[in-house]
Amino acid sequence: MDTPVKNQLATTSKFEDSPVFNYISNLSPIEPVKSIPTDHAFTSLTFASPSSVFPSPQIGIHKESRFSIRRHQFSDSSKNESSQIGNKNNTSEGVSVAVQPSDSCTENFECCTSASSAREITTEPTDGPSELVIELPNTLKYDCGSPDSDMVPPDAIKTDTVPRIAGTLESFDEFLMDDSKGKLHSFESEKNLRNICSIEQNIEACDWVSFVSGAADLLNLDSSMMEEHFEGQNHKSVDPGTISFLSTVLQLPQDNANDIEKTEAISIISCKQCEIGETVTQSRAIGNLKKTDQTSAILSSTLLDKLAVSDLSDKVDDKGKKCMDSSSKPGSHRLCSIRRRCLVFETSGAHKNKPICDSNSSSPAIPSDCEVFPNEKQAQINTASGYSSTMLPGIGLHLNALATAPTDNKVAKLESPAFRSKQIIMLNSMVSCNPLTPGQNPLDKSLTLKTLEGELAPHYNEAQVTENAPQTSTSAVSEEFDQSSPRRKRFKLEHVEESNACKRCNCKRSKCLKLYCECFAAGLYCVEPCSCQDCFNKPIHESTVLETRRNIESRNPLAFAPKVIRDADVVPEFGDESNKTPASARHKRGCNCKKSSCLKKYCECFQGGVGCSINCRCKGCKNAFGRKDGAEETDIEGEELEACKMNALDASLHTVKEDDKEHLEFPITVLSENSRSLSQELEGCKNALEISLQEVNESEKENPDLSITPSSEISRPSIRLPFSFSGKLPLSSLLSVGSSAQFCTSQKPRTKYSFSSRLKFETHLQMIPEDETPEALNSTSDVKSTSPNSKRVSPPKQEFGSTARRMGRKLILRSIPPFPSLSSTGEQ
DNA sequence: GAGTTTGAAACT
DNA sequence: CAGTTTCAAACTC
Repeated sequence: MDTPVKNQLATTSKFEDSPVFNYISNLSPIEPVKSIPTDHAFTSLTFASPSSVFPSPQIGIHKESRFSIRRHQFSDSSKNESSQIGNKNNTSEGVSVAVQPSDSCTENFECCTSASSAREITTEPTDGPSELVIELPNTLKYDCGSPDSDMVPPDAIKTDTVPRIAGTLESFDEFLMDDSKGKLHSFESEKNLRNICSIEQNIEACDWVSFVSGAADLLNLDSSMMEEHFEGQNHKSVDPGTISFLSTVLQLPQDNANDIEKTEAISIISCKQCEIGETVTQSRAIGNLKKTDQTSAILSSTLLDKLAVSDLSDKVDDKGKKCMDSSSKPGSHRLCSIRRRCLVFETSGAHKNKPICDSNSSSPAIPSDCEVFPNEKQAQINTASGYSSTMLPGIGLHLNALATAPTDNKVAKLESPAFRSKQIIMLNSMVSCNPLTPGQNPLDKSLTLKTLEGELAPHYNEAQVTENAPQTSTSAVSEEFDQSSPRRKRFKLEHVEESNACKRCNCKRSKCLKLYCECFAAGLYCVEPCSCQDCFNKPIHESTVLETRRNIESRNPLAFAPKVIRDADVVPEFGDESNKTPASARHKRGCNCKKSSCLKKYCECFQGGVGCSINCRCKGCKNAFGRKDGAEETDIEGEELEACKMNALDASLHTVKEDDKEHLEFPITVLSENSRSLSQELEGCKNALEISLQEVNESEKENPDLSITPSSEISRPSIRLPFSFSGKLPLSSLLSVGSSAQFCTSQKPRTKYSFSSRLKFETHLQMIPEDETPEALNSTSDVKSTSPNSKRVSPPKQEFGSTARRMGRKLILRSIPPFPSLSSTGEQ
């Protein structure tokens, strides 16, 4: 990490001191502008840096520093270009344009890609696109500076970028549509989901969703521009190298997610090559020879830059507009570009109050079920877990996807003041919720997708129900989606529970500014569902929050770190011995239980779904996830746990509460009353399930160690049926099945939450076609009965992140073995 | 929903 | 670092 920066600094310094540089500077009538924005940038970054407040400050600093340095680089380059302009008239079209007053968008795109692109920025109504477009001009300037540069028109980039993104989004839409109507294509849906997830997961350090978002918006917004541009440009030849590069860049997150840093470093070097090539030699040969590589490198650098920073607000554009408007002096245009870039970076650290959706950075370590402390979004990238950008990329994708859904009123309110709260709530259910789950696995994106599915489910479901209305006896179905029906209420309630299962505090005296407050401890702002009093943990009191956070961290730097540490973030596989390994996942600090025997959620270890470790000072530890002394459950305890499981099963099968009956009966009603279409859907589900079960059996034969735990078994129908029955079942149930672990880890099915979850799972099973049900149930029963202990079940409040991970893993391992594992992609 | 229990966080 | 107090979640009734 440091090497490129140092090299860069050294190179820049050397470069500035070079005789050529001085010569060019003397020739240039334009004042060097580098220092102003650069210094400003550094200052701004220094001030804006959230590092001191948030858990992973170094990373944030580092990233921003790197960017600032890179901007510095750009400034240099710009200055050099300006100098070149003064000296040579034929060097750069872009510079010529830069000297022109540029107020309107009607200027010829041929004049300069940078100018045109910059103008695009000013005309872009949304943030996302400009995010991408901004970079392109900066990138292309370099080519502008090269004589004979057959510049890569931004359209070329767009045309290359957009289809890819569009494909992704199409896949996503396909997935959603499949989910809502298809069911027969569950595998395809999963495949699409996997594609999307794999893309998302591999974003890691760069904010891919920002890119996706931007590109997606480009697709919508720039079509006219593209036409115009192409008309004007006569289809200027597109540099194949650039396209190839763009492909590389776009594939980079997928293929070389872990090499982003390396790539960036290479890009930096390449940038320096570019600068030197342009400034020192002014050689066309070099320009021609290296053009592609340089462009690629710069694009790589720039795009990755921006992808990583990926924080563009309206303010930026506004300022950029002002800058553009006021840029009537020669070179000011260029300067504006530089300043815009500066502002982008400044904003990245400065717009703290920006709603989450505006920022595409992520908080992998801190599940942002509520509103994540803004700065953390940057600061927490690349946390100790090594993950980055797991949450909000997904969110960004969701929001983008939602934005494309005109029926989604949430999106319609995107800019409304009320949207913020809505957004928070939406995010609550969109992102993983477990504050105790550190190093949020990238697989959470699959969860995110699933949760989005849940979010969208009502809409899709409603639509679907409407469609199916003539065919089916919709009494039950309609009731499900009747806003006033109990089921609907329950669905809402569960959604609320789901979203608030994340964090919802009830603080009274701490003002939600102490670690007592779970929201605060999780790095989240309190939101509407919180019942706290005198809450200061709100964006309004951001300064207070940050100050308090700072104070707490000064006392304990790890105060806001994840409490549960999972080695390599690997969730113990079904049947493996991970839980016997004390290091697999342990509470950071350990518990201190005395009376709860680490068998209740008082115990943070238990709550986090991990076993106690030597760090714990608990007494009489009976943690079902693993005892402090490493001893496994005795046979008696195992029997108890087994009895617990059986009781839970019995209870779930026979003791049906009233409101749970609805869930239990509803699918059956659907099953019995549904018409041909649903039967077909069921058939498709059945086929998928058959395949899945066959694969399970095969894989079990091949690898008997992969015993199936209840949770994992649950996850299969859960993961599959949602695709098939999302229109009929509350998806929340799918995400809550993980809580079924509680049956086994406590003496009885204690909570309604877990109880209903189990019921819902059973409900799912009952929805399986008759000839499949025995197998599925047997499989489940076998699993339950053969599971020696309950440790491997989903932790009770492991919540959805882990559950989703397991689901995802399960889905991959069991259902579609041929496809690469989501988890393996993200965790490797 | 009120009251109790519990253990983490905060304080001394 | 240990002991005590405060606090809010978990739990019980």
